[in-house]
Amino acid sequence: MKPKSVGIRDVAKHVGVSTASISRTLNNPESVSPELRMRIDAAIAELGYIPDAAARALSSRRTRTIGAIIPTVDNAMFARGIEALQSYLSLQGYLLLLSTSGYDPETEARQAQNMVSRGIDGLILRGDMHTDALRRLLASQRIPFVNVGVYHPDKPYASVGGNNEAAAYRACRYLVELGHTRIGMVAAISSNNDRATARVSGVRRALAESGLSLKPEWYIEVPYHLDDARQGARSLLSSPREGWPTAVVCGNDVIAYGVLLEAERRGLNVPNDLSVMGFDDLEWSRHLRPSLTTMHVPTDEVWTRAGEYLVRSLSGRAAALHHEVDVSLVVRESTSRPRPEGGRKAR
Amino acid sequence: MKPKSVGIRDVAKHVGVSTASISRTLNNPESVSPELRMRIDAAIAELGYIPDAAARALSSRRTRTIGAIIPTVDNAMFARGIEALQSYLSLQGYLLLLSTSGYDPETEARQAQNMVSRGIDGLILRGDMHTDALRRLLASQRIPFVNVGVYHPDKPYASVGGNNEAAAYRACRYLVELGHTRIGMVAAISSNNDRATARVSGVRRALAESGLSLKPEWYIEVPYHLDDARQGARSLLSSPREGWPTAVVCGNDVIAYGVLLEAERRGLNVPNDLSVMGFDDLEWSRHLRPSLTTMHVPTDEVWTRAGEYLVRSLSGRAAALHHEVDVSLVVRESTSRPRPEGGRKAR
DNA sequence: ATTCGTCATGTAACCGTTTACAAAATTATC
DNA sequence: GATAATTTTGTAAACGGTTACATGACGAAT
Repeated sequence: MKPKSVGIRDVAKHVGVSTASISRTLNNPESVSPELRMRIDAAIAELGYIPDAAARALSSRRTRTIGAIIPTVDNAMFARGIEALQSYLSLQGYLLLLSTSGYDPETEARQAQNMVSRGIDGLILRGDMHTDALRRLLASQRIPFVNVGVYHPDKPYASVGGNNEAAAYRACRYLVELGHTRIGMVAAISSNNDRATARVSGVRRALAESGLSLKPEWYIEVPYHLDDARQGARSLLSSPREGWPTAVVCGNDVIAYGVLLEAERRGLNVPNDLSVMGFDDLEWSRHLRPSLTTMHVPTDEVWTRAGEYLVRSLSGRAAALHHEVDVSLVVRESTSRPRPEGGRKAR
Repeated sequence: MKPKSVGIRDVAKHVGVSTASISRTLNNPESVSPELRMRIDAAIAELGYIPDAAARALSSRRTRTIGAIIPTVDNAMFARGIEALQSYLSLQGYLLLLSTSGYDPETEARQAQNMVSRGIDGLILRGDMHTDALRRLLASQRIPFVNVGVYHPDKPYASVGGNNEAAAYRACRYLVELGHTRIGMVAAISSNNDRATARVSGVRRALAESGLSLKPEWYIEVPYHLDDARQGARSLLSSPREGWPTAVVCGNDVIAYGVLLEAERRGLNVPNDLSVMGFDDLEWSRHLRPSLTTMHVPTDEVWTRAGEYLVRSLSGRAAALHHEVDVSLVVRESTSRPRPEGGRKAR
């Protein structure tokens, strides 16, 4: 009844050699004579032998699996990053174990625990907000990991990403230079999200530098979904028109899209009545109407680099602990100079 | 130097019992006396013992891991589905091993091979177009699997999804009933994609039923990205205006969005000049302007059910082999009756 | 011809659990 | 109170590879 799937001993018997030779052809082909290697390869193919990774992992203490824990995959940016990471790892002969935390550090730690138990050679985490338990776990198990989406050259553990604070500063600075003085922000929920927090700081710094500040009524935090963003924009624009900002920096492109939709719905002209600045430069951002001015983050590169770092360090090669990627301003149609105040004719 | 992470024997020694009892408290707590269980749990916590899943998998032949292979995660629908699946599995104590095939059956088979070797208890695949090698692999290893996104009650293996052919028929039928006779289609690339193919068939059937047909110059296939879809729409609308269809069915919402964008760019009024029908009902589809008439597919449900099927069958409980989900027509703003021909005034 | 080094291959212990089976302890039955 | 039935715990053999070490074969050096 049970065909008892073929094991390494079956192959060995079939060829008439020891299991060691089979194992060697599999893991270190050069160490076996070409003639024998050929016979073994043939036998493997003939018998349809598939090495059991559990046994392999058990005795070799390596799994060729990389774990990644992201807040959610239902977000164009993460999806893209994971896609890039997955192809890279697959190319390198690694497998990807994926989990989501829903932006909750406790869940993240739990998932990591799971993965560690399951056996991962390295771990990719989003951001740098992790529980102490998680840090201890990684340290005690000596699991290499890398924080993605942040750049913290001062920290003793790896990171790859853009400098969110600086990028947000650039974004806001640009609006200031256009002449805006009434600038608001619709940010992502900042609790447990260091990227969101950094972006807010960047905006604040740019404003402060010009003697401006982020008025509480012009600062609002919303969850990551289109509906929420739209709702947020609605409340931002709920005061009498004189109280509106002339420009808003958004925590990311999805939020910006929500703002755009709501502005349009209210009959506002973007950018003339309201300049909108996004963040991340998602695929569709340049297709919007008006197309979105935003900060371009090279997501693919970030994730691929993260994978690269782990693969390199696992194979004992040197790898830079920190990698900063360029976050660049992409000016499109959703921003412009503010409409001159006081009813003078716009130029 | 090496702290030699604690194993089951350390725990056993610490408590003064055999390893079997430790193993039992872990896997089958009821089979151990409450008093002992308590002491063991305490010891586990105290020593920070984490069971080694590789050893566990090796000796128990189960991994509590489910694999999923999808074409790409960079696609709102898959992303959403994976998100739903991940939370469900996580709740059930399973881990998700994810891979992408890039719509290539060979790659899919290779990835599956990888996963099987790595040890998965069950596998989720997209669609029903798999290589023979893959089918043989699954059969010989007796790995339960389920095809997602299709509904094939006649097949001997599990499937959960909507009936694409019927849904496309509904979609097209609706346009016909509105009075359209000049109907085109911008489909997804149909090679290696049975869902895309089924949708085309459904449209063809609806047309045929009313004595219409899908003119070759009104049928076009495009890849899944916004740019491509837009390019596709462009070529559809490149002929002189008299040669245009008055309505197009799109293979999915992304394509529909591309068509919308291109139509707008050309100054066409949707729906008056051109009705656009989408497919899938992505999150943002109802936010578009005009909002998109489309076929709603309950993605979350599909993927959760798929996971449920596997978890149930793995735990020996009965599970329906096939599950059909409702695909429903959602009428929004992007479709209307065709503008009357011959310059008569539109009502 | 003998000795030595090199390279290819074999031997067998070990990786950290699970689990069939055996043994011991407890409870139920008469 | 003795015996049977039942529950709890222990013993030790897998599970399927890897790899340190041993062995043997062969050619080079003396």
